[in-house]
Amino acid sequence: MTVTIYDVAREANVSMATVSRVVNGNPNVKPTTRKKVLDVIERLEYRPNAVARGLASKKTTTVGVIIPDISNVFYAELARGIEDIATMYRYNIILSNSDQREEKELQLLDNMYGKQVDGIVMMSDQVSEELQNKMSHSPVPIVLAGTLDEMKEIASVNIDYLQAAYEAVKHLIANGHRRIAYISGPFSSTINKKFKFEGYKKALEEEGIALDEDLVIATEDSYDSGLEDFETLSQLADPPTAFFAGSDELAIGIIHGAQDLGKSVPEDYEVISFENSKLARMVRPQLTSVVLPLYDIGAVSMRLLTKYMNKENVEDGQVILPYRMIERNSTK
Amino acid sequence: MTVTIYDVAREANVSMATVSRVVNGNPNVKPTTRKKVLDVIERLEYRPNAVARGLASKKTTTVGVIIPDISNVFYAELARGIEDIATMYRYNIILSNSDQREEKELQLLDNMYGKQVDGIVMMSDQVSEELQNKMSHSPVPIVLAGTLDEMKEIASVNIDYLQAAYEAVKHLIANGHRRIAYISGPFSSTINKKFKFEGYKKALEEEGIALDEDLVIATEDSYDSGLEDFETLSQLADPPTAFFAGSDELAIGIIHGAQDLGKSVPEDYEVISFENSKLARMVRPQLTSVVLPLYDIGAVSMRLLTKYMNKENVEDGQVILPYRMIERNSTK
DNA sequence: CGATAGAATGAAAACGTTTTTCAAGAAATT
DNA sequence: AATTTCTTGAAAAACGTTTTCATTCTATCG
Repeated sequence: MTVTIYDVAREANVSMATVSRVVNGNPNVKPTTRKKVLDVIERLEYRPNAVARGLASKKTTTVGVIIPDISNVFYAELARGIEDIATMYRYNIILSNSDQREEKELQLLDNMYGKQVDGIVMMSDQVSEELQNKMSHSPVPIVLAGTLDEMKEIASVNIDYLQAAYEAVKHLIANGHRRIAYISGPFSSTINKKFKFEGYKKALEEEGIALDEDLVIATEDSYDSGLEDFETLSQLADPPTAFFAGSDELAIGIIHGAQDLGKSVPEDYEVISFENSKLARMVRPQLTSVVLPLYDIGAVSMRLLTKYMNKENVEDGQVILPYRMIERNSTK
Repeated sequence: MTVTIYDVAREANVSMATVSRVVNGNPNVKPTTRKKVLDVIERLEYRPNAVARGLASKKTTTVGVIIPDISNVFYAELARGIEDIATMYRYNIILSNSDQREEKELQLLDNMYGKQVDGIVMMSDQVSEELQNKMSHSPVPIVLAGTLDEMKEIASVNIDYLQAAYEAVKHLIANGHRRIAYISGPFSSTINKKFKFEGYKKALEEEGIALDEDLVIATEDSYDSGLEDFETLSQLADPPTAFFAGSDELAIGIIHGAQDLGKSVPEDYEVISFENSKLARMVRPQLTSVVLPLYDIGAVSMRLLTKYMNKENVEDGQVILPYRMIERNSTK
């Protein structure tokens, strides 16, 4: 039924070794032989069996991607960056959603090992010790994309979240605000809790503004949370006049929350976001935001992974990409 | 280095046949033996090599997913539905982006065949004859998700787009409109050109409203297109008073286009969308929309595929899912 | 012209399972 | 105690490649 390398060998009057050489671009084949084999391959529509190949060569040209939730734009953008570079280097991707559940992450790693992937790109909010430990003993290279490994044992690609948050808040302060809220995604995420929050605190501190715990809210990373959080904060005796939002959805929620109460942005409140997805331009006012280069983080992670898979020498596994801020109309 | 089935057999004092039976849940194994083997498996951290298994059994428990663009929310939602059901049935997913380029779709199919996937879920705007032909001769089952196969030769999961569009436009007419624009995504998509457009025409016709080509615009499926299209149409001598938008992004573009000109929705213009993504609630006014059950389409497609892969009997490969309309504030 | 270094090719083992077949020992049933 | 039904093992084939090593060509050199 299916045509094998053996069929090709027979038809072309050569050994399977020679067919294998032709298929794999081994230069030690006489041009005339190569052509003869290639012709037969085309005639028979021979397609090498990647599974057999994987067994024999111990390479599957497949990488595993563990992602919290592909239906979340944030991660989908990362995934696209990963996939594009993977394709460029002829790898396929096995994609699995973890929903941030550690137990599932662990299990997915085992599953990927079983499938004999050549490497793994992993995204997660939080790298527990157990996870970190398991990854350290991985049989194949792993790169963390947009995910922090505090021990810095696993290769990873990120931006300087602390500095970016710091700059954003500084911007708000420069615009005259003293009551600045930090509406964050869940603090179970190391990036939110440790890095962005630290940047926020650093900026306040530098200006001699005392941290007011009432102005810091860590919730789900969603539009509705933004809406609610605005409402909560606007009822404070001394409400904030500016918001540093952890994501675009949160920022939009805040803006609509304000608008629903008859207030306007940026006149009554200024808002700055941290993400700059496609959404940032799809609101009125459009969002001023720190731009997180999601696609690039994915792409660079995959590129880094190819280096490890090729056993190339990598000088520094902890890659920090540049970021920038883009000013639109949610700030003055 | 790696522990094989052979190691387990030796340690457990049984034959590899027995280990294989245990691993594959064959019932003909005495409980005590099963336990003994399981213990050794755990102790040795034996993990069956899926590649070897795939070669021997000719099943890889992997399915291919060909998607236009995973970073597009629309498809990401579909993908999530596919993945969830795949996981439920213990399949992994190899995901590849086609960018709607037929040449790439063809090539990806070959690639997936080479990887010996057990089945394929495919999404595309348009199924050309060549593609349709290639799929008909596929060595493994294929299901189209949210994708129309006009020949109805390939299994597929969809909603009744024509009827849904018809209803949406009827709704606008019922609200008193006679000048109703259809702002569509690209007409290269069969669904847009043939189905939604037909539904639009049918509704108009039924009410004796002549089709005005000026009111039909097929552009890119983006926010910016919506913005532009609104501008274009508002400059008409006899501009539309209502819009039937092919997607949420388009609808939001239209609304913002109107608002940027000092008009308001739904007072000056009514808008109805066709998608109901998360975005639909993230605008003011919130979108009235036909709700496309993207996640379900993905999930049902994958479920259908499992049936084909199990060689179960499928009564009808052309599945039509129900849809509904949700009224929010972009219509009165 | 014979020797010799490469280049080109082939033969066979290896990769880690599943699957099959047959035989035989163990356990359960009557 | 006889018979039936379960369990298990041993061995080997199969899956379709890659890879190693040996061998055969071919061309070049002195």
